[in-house]
Amino acid sequence: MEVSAQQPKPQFNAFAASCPSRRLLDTIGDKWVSLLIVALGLRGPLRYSELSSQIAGVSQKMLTQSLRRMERDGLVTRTLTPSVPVRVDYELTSLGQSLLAVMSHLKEWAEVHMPQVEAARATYDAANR
Amino acid sequence: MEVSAQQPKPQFNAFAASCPSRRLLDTIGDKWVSLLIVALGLRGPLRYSELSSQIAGVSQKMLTQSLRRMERDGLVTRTLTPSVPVRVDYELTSLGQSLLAVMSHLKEWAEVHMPQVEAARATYDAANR
DNA sequence: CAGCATCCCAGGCGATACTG
DNA sequence: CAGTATCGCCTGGGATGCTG
Repeated sequence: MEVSAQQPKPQFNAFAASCPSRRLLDTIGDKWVSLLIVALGLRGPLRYSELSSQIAGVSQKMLTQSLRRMERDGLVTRTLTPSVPVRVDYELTSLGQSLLAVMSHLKEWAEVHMPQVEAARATYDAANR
Repeated sequence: MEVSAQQPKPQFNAFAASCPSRRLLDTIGDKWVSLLIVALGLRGPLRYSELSSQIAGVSQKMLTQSLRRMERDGLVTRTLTPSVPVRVDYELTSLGQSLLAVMSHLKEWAEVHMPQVEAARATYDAANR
């Protein structure tokens, strides 16, 4: 944690560190976490191996780490089936689903406004060449 | 960029890398960017030095870098007043304000549901000690 | 199959010093 | 005042190898 005890300039930092929205961003700002929420939201419960193959590019370290974090935060459930080869399924909790709903709004905003952002970038880059 | 040209497993990665919502998360997932949006949203146009003092803990490197990024993305305008000591004001564009609106929903969700998340964490930590 | 442990490197970020 | 430039640390995260 960067803010330990008595912060020197507490004006906005106090707000930042303790603010729920800040902590939420810590969660969904994570690349894999947000992808996992979407994946699990779209396709229901998924096995570890399914997640691994569907979310291309994720290392198993990050996959496990992200899933643990989400489990800890109550966003997913982890169901272990002790069959011959072990089977583990991950599923969004209702809390996770409500978060998915919020993220859909993000997605919506993005789809509507990202073209403007892209345009702004092009303009900016053209000017500063 | 992690995905350069031909990705090996394009299933979800293609979606991820090119998806507008993914790119939006790249933006608002940034700690300082999100803080800056909120700060500028709450308190109107702010000078560089005001931002620097109000958002405690930010280095001027990150402050400048974040502001540049936001300017490039069309989220803020940068107004230079060539007075004796230079004066620079940053202000949310309408695009930036619409993003602020979306982030308010995040904030709302967070305020409502973060207690559940905290509770889940406590339970999880208690179980795995 | 579903992980955990270890090693290791790139680059993100803070600290510091300098400029128009 | 509002930055840019440089350096160096430190950690996030990929790669690899091992286990129940």
